[in-house]
Amino acid sequence: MASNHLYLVDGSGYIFRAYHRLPPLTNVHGEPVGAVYGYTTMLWKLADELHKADGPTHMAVILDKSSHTFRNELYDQYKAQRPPPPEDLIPQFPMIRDATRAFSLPCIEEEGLEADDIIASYAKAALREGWSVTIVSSDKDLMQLIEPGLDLYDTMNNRRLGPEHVLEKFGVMPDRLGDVLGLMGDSVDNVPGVPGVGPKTAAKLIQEHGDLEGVLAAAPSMKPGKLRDNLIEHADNARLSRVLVTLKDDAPLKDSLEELALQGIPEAPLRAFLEHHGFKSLLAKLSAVADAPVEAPKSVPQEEDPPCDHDGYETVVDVAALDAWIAKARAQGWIAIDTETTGVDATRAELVGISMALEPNKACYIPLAHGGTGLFAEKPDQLTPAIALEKLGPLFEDPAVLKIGHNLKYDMIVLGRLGIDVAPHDDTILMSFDLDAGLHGHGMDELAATHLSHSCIAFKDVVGTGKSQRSFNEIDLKAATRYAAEDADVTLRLWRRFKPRLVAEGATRIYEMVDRPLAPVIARMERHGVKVDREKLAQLSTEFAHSIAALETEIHGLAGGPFTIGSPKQLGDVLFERMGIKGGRKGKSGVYSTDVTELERIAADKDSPGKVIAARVLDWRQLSKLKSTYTDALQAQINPETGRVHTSYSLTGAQTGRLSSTDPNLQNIPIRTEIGRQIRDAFVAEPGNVLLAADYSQIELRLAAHMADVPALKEAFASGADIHSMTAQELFGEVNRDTRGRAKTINFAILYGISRWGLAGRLDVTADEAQGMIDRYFERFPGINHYIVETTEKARDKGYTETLFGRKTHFPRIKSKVQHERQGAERAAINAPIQGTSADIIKRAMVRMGPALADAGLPHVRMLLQVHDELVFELPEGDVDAARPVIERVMATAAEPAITLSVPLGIEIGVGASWGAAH
DNA sequence: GAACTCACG
DNA sequence: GACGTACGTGAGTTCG
Repeated sequence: MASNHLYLVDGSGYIFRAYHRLPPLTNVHGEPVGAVYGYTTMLWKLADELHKADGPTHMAVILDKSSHTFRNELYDQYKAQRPPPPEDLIPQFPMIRDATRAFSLPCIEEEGLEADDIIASYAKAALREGWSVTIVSSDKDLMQLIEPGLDLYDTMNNRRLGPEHVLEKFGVMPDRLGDVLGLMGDSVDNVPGVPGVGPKTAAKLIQEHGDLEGVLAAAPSMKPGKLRDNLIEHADNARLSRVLVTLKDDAPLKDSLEELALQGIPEAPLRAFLEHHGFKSLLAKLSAVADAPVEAPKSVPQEEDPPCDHDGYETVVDVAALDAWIAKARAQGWIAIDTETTGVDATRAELVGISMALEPNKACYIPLAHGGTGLFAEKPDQLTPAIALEKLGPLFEDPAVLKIGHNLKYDMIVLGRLGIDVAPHDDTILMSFDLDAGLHGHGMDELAATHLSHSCIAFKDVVGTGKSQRSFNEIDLKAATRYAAEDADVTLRLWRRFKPRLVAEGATRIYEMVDRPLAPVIARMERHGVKVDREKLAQLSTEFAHSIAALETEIHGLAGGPFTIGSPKQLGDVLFERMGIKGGRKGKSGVYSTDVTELERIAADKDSPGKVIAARVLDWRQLSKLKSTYTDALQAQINPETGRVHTSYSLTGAQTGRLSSTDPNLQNIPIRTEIGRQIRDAFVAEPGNVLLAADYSQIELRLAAHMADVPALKEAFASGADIHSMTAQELFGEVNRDTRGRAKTINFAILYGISRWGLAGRLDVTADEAQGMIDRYFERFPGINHYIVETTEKARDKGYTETLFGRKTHFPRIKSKVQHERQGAERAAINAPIQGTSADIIKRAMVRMGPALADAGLPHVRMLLQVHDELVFELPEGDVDAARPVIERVMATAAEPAITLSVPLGIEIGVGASWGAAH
């Protein structure tokens, strides 16, 4: 067997060259990818080398990790003049790592070392073993390493660089190149050298005098002039430069040489990466070679992190320590953060401290407001919020430092209230959701247990429970540090696991283009809140209370005695035992069902003795529900500081990708009944403003028509026909109130995964009749049945379904041996791509809405609420005419350009002084 | 804390 | 052969 051949790729050097040589390309998501594309084609070229006789047997990509290295210790001006990378290159750095992983290549980067030093160390080690080495670079510093058995490969010009190239360009052999470079200096790296000495002079001097020391020693005897003076005056600079350009070739190797062995390039991650960026020419090439046998994927040994060392975390209480952490974060380029506060409501909680983590077990806690709240309460030594935030604010807003959090939306709100705009960011809760929705929850404790085999310190164990529960600011600094720093540490560890998985598993698009950018948008909405008219709610409460009391008296009279109407058990006993109404038992607990369908059945039965009481109980139920859940609870939710209600949206609560809303839930405010609708009138605009409600009309049916490819449905939507009437015509041959209603029920049943029994129950027909309608539906709308079969099969085969934008929802229960579990999973799987795609579309609209309104000169239009297919805005009355078309356009085109729908997305917009009036 | 009920899309 | 029936949520009440 031929000897080993190690290829070392100078990734960092390549990125800058590619950036400057290639046009500013963007991918289908609008992300700048010029350098990424160049880099990817370079790796592709290298992959071709694999098959050559003297091709690589081992390969690694080397990247610069930090800007601060040992050279800065020698010379503080080293690389100091270097401008920051261009704006549109910064986001490409993480993508370069993604590209490297897509090729299943090891990626090496180390703190305190430049890529060149790592390359030199690996090169020397390999040469000592008798291997051949090729460095993929055209960097002049690396040319110093050229010797027998080692060459450089410049992929851009497709040429090999050997000693003759160095001789031609610098006039010396590679072993003297360092002396030449030392004399020349390097303005890009701010290496001083000797003024007036360029490549020609340097080469001549070294040729004449052997090496740098020879030149400097000979300087006094040179002919008088500028060159002689400069050599004498800047001799020390020349010596320093000689050291700076010398590569460190004895650094310890992070991975052994053997670990760099090439084991084939699995196709799946590479395809996912190319598809994400839409690199079509490379995809075509991939397909051409895909038929060739591919070696088994390399089994990468899972990197084991050390266990959490709670006592090793640092408590930061002075400026010097804080500065040190901030400097390290800047040098590294990313940091995990977490805020500790006095409560769970981000729009009210006060900041208590901040934790940060740089690497596993390298974490700290910065207490800011610990100590009792009383006047004489003792406070531990700690930084004041003002001083700490003056330092941390610029870090959290530094575009060159990635802030990593778990549910960072919370921290964004807390810090946003303090005037800090956290950016850029990564969020591990969203990463987990986009990778594993449906498999498990995404809370940090659960993820730590699942992915890190680590059980986090329970918050309850720190603050206690019940009456003895304390606020986090009352926790002593030692315990607080153990808990808080662990959170940042765990977040960082999770991030290191999830980040590579995003590309490998095809979740990058949904994460980068939808969920990640949505977090700050939602944070702003939650901070804005919505104005609620307390008087109006109080007035409704009173009205409802009177009606409830009257109904209660009447119901007790009808029942022949008092009982608790709100108790389903007591109500069931009264109706079905005491009053002898016929009905069936339900549920394992043996109580009679008294839900709305049961009560309506009784109320509609002319001959039932319970006809009246059932109707009264229904009224009582409706009013009690409205009063307790809405008019009473909502008043209590008004924030006294802002006078508005601030809901909290969960981005990870609903398996399909929808948002959910809590504390309070503003996604289930009544609208279906006239009496409930009054509650919407209590949601109002500030004086001089109005509310604008914009909703997608029939979006899920439209998406079903597109995704299942149903010609009749698509035509109906294109022509603006009433879809339920059209369905009624197709199924029943005539359109009237009854057939349209039935058609509407069937249309929805389709979206939910139909069963004949379910439909029979809804339409009050036999299962056979229901089956007949379903058969006719499938016949009239070919495509629907195909969609259902395809979707459930995919869910069974792959374990998940996908939306048009690639969002996955997992259905582990689809393989359950328990029939109803399995069938339930099948129905959910049928629905998830449709509901999820709808969620993706409105989320994309939300992400684009802010910039679109700003571009239109409408900075005062604020997005307040999202209710699955509806967005609610508050805006100055005078902005309505200008805002309406912008909002309409952003929503209607939200799927583009990633997806071109075959149905139009209809938008309905209403404006009014209240939410009720805007409908 | 589970069960039941019901508000929304 | 019986069972229990639509998808996705959150919140208030009762009761063991």
